[in-house]
Amino acid sequence: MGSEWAALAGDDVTVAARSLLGCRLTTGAGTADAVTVRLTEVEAYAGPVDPASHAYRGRTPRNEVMFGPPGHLYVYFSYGMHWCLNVVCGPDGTAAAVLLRAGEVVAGVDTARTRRPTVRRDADLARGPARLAQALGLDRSAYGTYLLGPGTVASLAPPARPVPPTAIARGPRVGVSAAADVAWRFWLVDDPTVSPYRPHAPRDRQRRAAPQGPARPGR
DNA sequence: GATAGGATGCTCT
DNA sequence: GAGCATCCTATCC
Repeated sequence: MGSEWAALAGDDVTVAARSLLGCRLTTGAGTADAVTVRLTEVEAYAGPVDPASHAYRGRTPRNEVMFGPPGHLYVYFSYGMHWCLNVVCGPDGTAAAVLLRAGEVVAGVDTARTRRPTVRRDADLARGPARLAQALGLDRSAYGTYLLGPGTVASLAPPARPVPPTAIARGPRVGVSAAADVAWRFWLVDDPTVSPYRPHAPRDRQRRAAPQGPARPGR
């Protein structure tokens, strides 16, 4: 790992999150379907000390890569239909990760558009964690990919120019039910590709468990 | 423009 | 079996 990635291996996952803003993530390098995204929005998750982290309850088959060395890709399946991307951070043995929430497609726009045919504006191609994964064409097969070196599946490159601290805003994380008051979401101010903030809204499960009335047909 | 609600299946308890 | 680190569409201003 080069010295430019030292922040990813440090103890402070919020420093790692900030250092990822402006980085360029490329998938399919060298192929006709290469797509490059400039990261504009991320969230930090601190592992065992963070109730909102997937690693809070310890090591499982799903989050195993989070406990390894930094710079690897943690991919998980969410809400029955979406893939989300994280960069593993912190020293080996520390289960910290940064969720990649949004980015700007800077190369391979045509490929990204074929993967996301319903979007209207280019700024929406990778606006939101599941959209970002879809625009990049990543799913479970990319789990554990090492990002900090050359690679065809996915690779990360530092910002073309350093991102000044004044260009970074922070606020509460999106959609998490635990530790929602922790301001560990970071984004580039005034960037049109940053996803809209939505506080966590618990779903009403009672409609699915209603004891009375005729049985619902399958959905 | 804002907002409400449905879709969908993996993961862990 | 409950709970999601979400997105899309319809509907109403």
